[in-house]
Amino acid sequence: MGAPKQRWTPEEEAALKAGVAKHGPGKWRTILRDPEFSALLRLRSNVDLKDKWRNLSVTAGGYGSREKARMALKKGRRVPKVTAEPMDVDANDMDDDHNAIIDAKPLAMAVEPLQLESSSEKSVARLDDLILEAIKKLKEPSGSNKTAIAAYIEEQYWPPADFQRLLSTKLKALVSSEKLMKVNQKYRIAPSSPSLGGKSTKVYYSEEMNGENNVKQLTKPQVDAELEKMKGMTKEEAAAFAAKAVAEAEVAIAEAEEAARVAEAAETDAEAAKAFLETVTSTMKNRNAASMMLRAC
DNA sequence: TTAGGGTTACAG
DNA sequence: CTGTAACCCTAA
Repeated sequence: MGAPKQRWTPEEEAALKAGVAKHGPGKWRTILRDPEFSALLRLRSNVDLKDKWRNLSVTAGGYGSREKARMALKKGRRVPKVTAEPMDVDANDMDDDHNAIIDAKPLAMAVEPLQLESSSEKSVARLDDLILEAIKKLKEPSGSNKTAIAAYIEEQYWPPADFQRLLSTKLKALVSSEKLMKVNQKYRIAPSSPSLGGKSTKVYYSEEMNGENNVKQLTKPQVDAELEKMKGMTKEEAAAFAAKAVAEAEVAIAEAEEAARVAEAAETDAEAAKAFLETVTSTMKNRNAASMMLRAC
């Protein structure tokens, strides 16, 4: 009587999706614990998250043989409580290229109707991470030069107009802040950088009990920025988010494999490393869904 | 705390 | 009347 039904809003759905993409399936409590996520999901319980995720999975993951397209339809919203929903679902977005769903596993996340707003905004904020990840991914012993870094990022991700300028600026800034060290036209990760320190695998595996996710190592409160995007997604923001997510996942897997190999050789914490690898792989699977958002750019 | 099964409410 | 989505309860 008091609470007829509390339908999920697109915002909540997006938050849930982002939470799963970050922490992985399960971990509902962890997702809910996240300060920024709880902002959108504070009215939901962990069980609600679980149920919603299940519904989503069934709705879009149940098909495979027979086509049962039924989602993406919005009926009259009659949310009795809060959940004021000013903006409705419009099909006037750029759904022009709806890619085929990548995998058949219970993921079920269609591209949310992105807000069509004025473009040309702050599309660069997390370039730092892209650079770091590019260098790490390239794995060049003596470091990578600007050309290689630019080639990697441009090939893998988005191509902004003045990307070259931005990259130069960013590289300079990173060197100044001692995050990178420049040696003969080449850039390397600074020694004090928390990347593959070659330490024990415990460092990586600490995410089991700890809610903090160490899959990625953000240098600034960029986590906040990511959440910001979820509230008002722009094309650039969404693309950047997707690109970053994929990059993080790839790097994370590389690191996990390396860590597992090291642990294997040392016969120490091998199981922990494997568990971590499994976790990262699982996360990656979830994140590959974000890659299709790249097409929307 | 989470996964799963079952129940209730609403829309077509 | 049937299907779907949120809700609820319980075991692990």
